Amino acid sequence: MVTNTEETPKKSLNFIEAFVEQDLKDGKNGGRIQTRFPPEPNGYLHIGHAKAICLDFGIARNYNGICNLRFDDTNPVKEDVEYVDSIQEDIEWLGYKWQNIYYASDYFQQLWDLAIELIKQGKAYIDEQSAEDIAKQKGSPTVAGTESPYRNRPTEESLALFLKMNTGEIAEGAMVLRAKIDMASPNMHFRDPLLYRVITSHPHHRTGYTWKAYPMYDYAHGQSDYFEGVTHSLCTLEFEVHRPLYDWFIDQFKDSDYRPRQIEFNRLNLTYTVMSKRKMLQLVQENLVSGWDDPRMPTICGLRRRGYSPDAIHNFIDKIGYTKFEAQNDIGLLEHAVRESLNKTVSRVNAVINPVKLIITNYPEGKVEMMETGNNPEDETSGTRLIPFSNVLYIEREDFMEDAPKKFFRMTPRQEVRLKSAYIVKCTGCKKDSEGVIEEIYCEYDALTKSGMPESGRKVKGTLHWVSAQHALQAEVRLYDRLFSIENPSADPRDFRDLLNPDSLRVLTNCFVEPSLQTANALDQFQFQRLGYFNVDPDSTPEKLVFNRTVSLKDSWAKEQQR
RNA sequence: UGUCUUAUGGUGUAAUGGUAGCACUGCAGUUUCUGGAUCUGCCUGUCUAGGUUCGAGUCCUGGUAAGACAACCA
Repeated sequence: MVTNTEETPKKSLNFIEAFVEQDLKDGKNGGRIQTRFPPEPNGYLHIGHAKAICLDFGIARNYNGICNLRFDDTNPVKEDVEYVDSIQEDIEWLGYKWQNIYYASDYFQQLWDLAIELIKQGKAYIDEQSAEDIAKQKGSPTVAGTESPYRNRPTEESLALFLKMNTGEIAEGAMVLRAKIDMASPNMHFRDPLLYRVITSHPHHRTGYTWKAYPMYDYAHGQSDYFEGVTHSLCTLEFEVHRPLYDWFIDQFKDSDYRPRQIEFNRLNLTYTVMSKRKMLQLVQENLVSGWDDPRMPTICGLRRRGYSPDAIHNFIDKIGYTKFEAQNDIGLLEHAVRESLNKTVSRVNAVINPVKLIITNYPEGKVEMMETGNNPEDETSGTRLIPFSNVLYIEREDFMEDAPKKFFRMTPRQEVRLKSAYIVKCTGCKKDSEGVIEEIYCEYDALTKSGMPESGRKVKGTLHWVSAQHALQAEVRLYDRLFSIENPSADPRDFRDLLNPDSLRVLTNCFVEPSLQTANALDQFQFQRLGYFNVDPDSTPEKLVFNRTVSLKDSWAKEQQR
């Protein structure tokens, strides 16, 4: 018997999976695994959320547990159904399905009842000071806070006022409910944290004006986890200091062996990108991008519109891992992941985005041949299609040089090149206008070198893509580059809006694509041969085709030129 | 003069006291009807000083550096 341990090495666990397995081994929570993805519906999801989603849903999937979607909707001032809808759409697009969908607002009554319990136990009180005074009394990380003059008011008084906080009798900002813990705690979060505040100015997107007193995050989030039976509450590193308070609340209310466990991991930082919802909102509101789904945005909907596949995003997140180290992830790795994903799955087509005419002087005018070409060399099952060939073609301007260096393998006088899936041609010259701009390029074809014929096996250094001028469709192509010109815009002291890459979008309107693209649908993905991966923008119509460049192909010639 | 946390090639991530490995990037080559893809090789690393141990990236102590925490945000 041969062991197969060498063939299937055990995949190493990340530290969270290791905790989960240990908890399972220890028999905690009856062997149950339950996670949740808890977005606040105040913005669109971005790739950083995707990292959290993959973890929350992935842990549940791998350990036979469940993952729920819960909207942490405790602040009506910022939240909206628009976001509730987009969040669900994005999670599903990523390929996940929640077991249940919950809202923190579902628990407003339970949270309220528990808060009353806390007041009755003398562990919470109503404070009538201004926000400024309360902030002042908090002290600082190195200086202990001071106690509120309302801290020791009678329980009955707090109880009565708390009820009033929810009737509309109390003005916004006039009173808050605070836990009575320790104003001198070295952990700032223990200095009598706020539990409830009054909001009457905005309706809640689900409960309208029913509630006037709304619970704060630390209280609502942890208790929501508890109500739902969450076993592993996974969140990002900045909540580490909140964990003792999370545990404190659980300790106040828990009535069995069950307890949720908060574990923090590093958030996703991408080079040349900002990942803050606030900054993204600003980009959108100030029209610095076209919207949340602008293909330059790191939002899920932006990536989708850009042509990223869910598969690419999963691969990327798989590669970066989960640790407690505050990492800067190279956006090049994301680009690698999408190339790797699309290379295997996407059809190759011909498109010329910076066209110049190529005239084959010895090819009969008016003759049209249909050339057979493979759809995807990486996928044997992808089949072939026919593309029209004639005596006038478009090729890329960059593929011709009148005076070419030795390493230039493309169109240049007296040099043979292959026109992909067609013939080998030899350049004979070109015509220039008075400014010296090349208007037409001339070549002669060798009829014996048609693709598939024996002579076509001749060695030529370069292969060019092309479209037939009379058959090609005109199209708009949008070329995207990194949104920011600085590697780490968040660490730069300058305003992030001054750090935008002025060339992050280039729109080319005079592009030509092969006729088969006439019937392409929005979001369909392609490889434009030798150029990169592109998809059909939702703006595209049969009359006016619009394509987005997802990512360019690796270009070793461009690199060579930079030397 | 606080609490919590982190430190492995350029970047990210493994090694769970026992040969520092993988991916991306970069470089060189192979191959190719995409200067793509493929395949091969190479470069580059345990923050620091002590300690425990037969043996330390891993455990302990001190230092250094970095991050989070003082919203009626989540």
